[in-house]
Amino acid sequence: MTRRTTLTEVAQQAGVSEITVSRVLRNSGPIAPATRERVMEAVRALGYVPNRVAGTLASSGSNLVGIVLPSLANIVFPEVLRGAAGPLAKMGYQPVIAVTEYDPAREEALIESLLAWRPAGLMVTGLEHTPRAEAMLRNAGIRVAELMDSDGAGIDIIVGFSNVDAGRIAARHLLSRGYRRFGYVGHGGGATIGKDLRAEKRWSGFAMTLKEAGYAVSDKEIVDAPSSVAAGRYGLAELLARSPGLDAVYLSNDDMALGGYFHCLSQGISIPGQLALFGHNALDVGQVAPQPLSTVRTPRLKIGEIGAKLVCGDAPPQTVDVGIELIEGATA
Amino acid sequence: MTRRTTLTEVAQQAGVSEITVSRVLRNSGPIAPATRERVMEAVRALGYVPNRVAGTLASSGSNLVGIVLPSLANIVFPEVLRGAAGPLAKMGYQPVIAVTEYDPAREEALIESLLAWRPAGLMVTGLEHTPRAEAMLRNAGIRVAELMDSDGAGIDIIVGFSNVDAGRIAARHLLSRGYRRFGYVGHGGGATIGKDLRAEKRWSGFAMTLKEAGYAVSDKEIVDAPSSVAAGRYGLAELLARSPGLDAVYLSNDDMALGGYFHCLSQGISIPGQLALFGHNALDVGQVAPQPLSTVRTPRLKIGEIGAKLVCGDAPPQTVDVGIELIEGATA
DNA sequence: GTGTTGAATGACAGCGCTGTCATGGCTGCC
DNA sequence: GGCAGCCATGACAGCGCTGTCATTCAACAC
Repeated sequence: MTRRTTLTEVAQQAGVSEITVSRVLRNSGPIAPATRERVMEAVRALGYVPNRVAGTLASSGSNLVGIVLPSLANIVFPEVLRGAAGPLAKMGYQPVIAVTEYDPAREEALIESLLAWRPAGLMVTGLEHTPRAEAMLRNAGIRVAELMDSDGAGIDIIVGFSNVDAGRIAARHLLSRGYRRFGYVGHGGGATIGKDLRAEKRWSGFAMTLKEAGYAVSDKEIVDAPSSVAAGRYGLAELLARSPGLDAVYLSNDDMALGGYFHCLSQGISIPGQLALFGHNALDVGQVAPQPLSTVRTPRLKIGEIGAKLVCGDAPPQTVDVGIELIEGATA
Repeated sequence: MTRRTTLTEVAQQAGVSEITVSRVLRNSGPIAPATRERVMEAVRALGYVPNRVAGTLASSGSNLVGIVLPSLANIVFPEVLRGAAGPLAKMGYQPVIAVTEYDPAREEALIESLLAWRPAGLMVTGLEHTPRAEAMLRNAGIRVAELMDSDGAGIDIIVGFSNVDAGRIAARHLLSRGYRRFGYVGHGGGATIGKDLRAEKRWSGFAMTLKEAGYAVSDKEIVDAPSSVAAGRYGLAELLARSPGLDAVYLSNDDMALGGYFHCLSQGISIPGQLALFGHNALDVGQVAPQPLSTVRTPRLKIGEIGAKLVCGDAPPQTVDVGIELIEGATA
């Protein structure tokens, strides 16, 4: 790395002390307009870019916010990130991101290396962490937000919704529409990817609600791959090949459900007459389809947004349930 | 921020000097096994997490890599990010991300604040930057990769493909299939979002190729919103309402094209008999649709991957054209 | 004229780590 | 036995900035 210009050089160029330059750049303390102008000119002339590494070390406070996401393979977590990016930028924070691929061990390692940067706050996904990860989060002395799930206890700030309820809503909707022979298509992780615990919570809410009503899932296909439209299409095809009598299928999310919908379109299976499909998330793409997917809307942008604001603020620890909403759609 | 344990405390606990602890933690220099064990025990006992801010300042070299993306609203850039995340993690680097919303001024500001963290490298999107942004990138003394576009000159490393060619390929395909009455549906930015220069390059390649063949685009609809499935659906509807005689429509990307496809499905417009649709990117979702979209495949994961590797390596400045591929699909 | 204020600036130490050079002890070899 | 050569460890300075306290000086009151 070539030597970059430092505060000292700017100070010399402007004929003032370093601390004065520092104050000008941070708008802190009283500065004579003439001095400010002279300093800014030197900054411009030298193309000076402040070194926040040094600044952070000196002031023990960075503008970094760590964001730990399980995956970037579908649009869900990028949307959370997008929700957070706005407020963070507005408040002068910089997101540092880490992707776990749903692997708790990787999450632990990533949390540690994020913490090494002494971030101002950390946003993580979900409530389940390894004991050491949780200990690190508790002892970090910074705000921590856990996103996307409110089914459980948290560390500091929780911003999410109940995945169990999402499954329940799906089940109740399908029951109320008169469907009785239920299937489920879920996603596994493939070889290198861990379990999607929130999808499992939805599944359990779904199964539980059916059971309470005296019904059950007749058949279940778990595609051994990360969630995707292709996986959903394949999974539904498999499921129907095995169990042609089903009249309603719950899929682990809208990617999967859209895949299932595509399968039905291709095969001439009439939706929802012959088969009902229900997803999760209310992704835009599913709502613009010829028949909007029946699903549950999750406010992902809002989760990122609120999470970011709380993590950078000084509100007390709290759980924000952003709520979810049944989207009746046209596929169930 | 609560006081966190420091190297010094670990050193005291282990009965060695700070530098020894430092060496153990970084596996640098010779360390007696017994000493190493004693140090690691102290680290564990105190829950010590190294402070990379201090480390970076002392050694003038961070493990941060800045990534500047125009948008997170569709899956394209998250895929680039995902492509980069793997190699970066493997090589021990941490991505810091910034989102410009296609605004060059915002890009300039974001590059500056990324540079303030003295990253090891920077990955930006596209070849067009403000003069000051470009100057900062050139003077930063770090590796810079410009991604997603190879139509122009770059600063250091370029990893991308020709968007002009993508437009040309689309035009040639439609021409070769015998279509003659062409339309275009593009996306603008909406109120707060800048121009998508790469989409404009595709458009220009498309229009140019038609012209060379003696044809032209009869009608054009630019939706004043960021690219999305909904925008594509709306845009195609508008275009067809105005110009019902078109027989082939090029859309600015696959999101838009999928929206158009959904519109046709809803309206009973037969594809590609009555109307041909051509997109860009070969998104998974479009390839799993009942009729796979006719489009051009862009290797987005690969771009992120190669960009990350080059930025963190010491290869000479170079342009890597990852190439694109016509996907004939079934919609044109 | 003296003292009081407040605005504007500076001197200095230190944030937590690592690079550099120095040191002590041990092995091996003629 | 003496010395080269290596292993293991340490002392010290300094990375580039900011917090704290001190200083200067003009304006103003009495």
